[in-house]
Amino acid sequence: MELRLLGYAVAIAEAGSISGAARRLHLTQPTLSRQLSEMERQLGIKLFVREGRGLTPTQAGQVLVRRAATVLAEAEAALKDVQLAAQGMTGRLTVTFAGSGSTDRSVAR
Amino acid sequence: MELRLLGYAVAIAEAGSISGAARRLHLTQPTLSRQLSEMERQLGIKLFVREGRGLTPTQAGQVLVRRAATVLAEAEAALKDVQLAAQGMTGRLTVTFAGSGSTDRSVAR
DNA sequence: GTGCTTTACGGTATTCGTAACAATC
DNA sequence: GATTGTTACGAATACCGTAAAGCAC
Repeated sequence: MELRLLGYAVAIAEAGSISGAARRLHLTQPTLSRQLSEMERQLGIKLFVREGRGLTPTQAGQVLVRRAATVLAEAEAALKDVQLAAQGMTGRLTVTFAGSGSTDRSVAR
Repeated sequence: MELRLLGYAVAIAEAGSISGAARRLHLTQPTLSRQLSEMERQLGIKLFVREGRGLTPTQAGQVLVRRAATVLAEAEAALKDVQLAAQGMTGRLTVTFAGSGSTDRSVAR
């Protein structure tokens, strides 16, 4: 299960329909429909109930959407953190160059 | 950034080498090497320093590995939770059949 | 030489879009 | 009839393995 699919599920739940979510995700309806089917097939679980116009999440779908939102947020935060760490290394290096005379200048770049 | 790539990074860090991680992941060394390069290219950040035999994570790499392990664990737990929710629905139904006559048997699992 | 990494190349699988069909309001 | 969901088909992309070459010990 990849983050991409989790994002799809969250978008569908928030939009209340596949077509609405597809617009938000810049995808086409058939593509998103197929991805959702594939996801349900992988899990062996029905995540949404098709009812007339849109869809509503099943109980399992609700659990997945809630947990998925957390996971996605953490993944995003993690990547941002990594970017900061990478920039932080540069910053530390600059400081080192400007420093006086400390013996150890290694930064483990 | 997909969970698969995060798992690759964690495995490489834990094994201390691409070949070791590849064995654990049931992949070939070239494949894993390429995936790591692709990951570093996507982020625009060097995650591991190649030094002779194996590799060691940079500071940014350490941050990513630590955070990635958390994300992966949560994603796995989330999926397990979804499975439980799906089974729980069935279970709840069974209890309902066997139960006496309470109006609300919901458990919000 | 042994062990590790990288690059190049080809095959397979996945993902996506377009087109056509079915169903609901 | 307009909107939504699904199925079928083809194209583009991504992933993986094998083969070959470059480095470090």
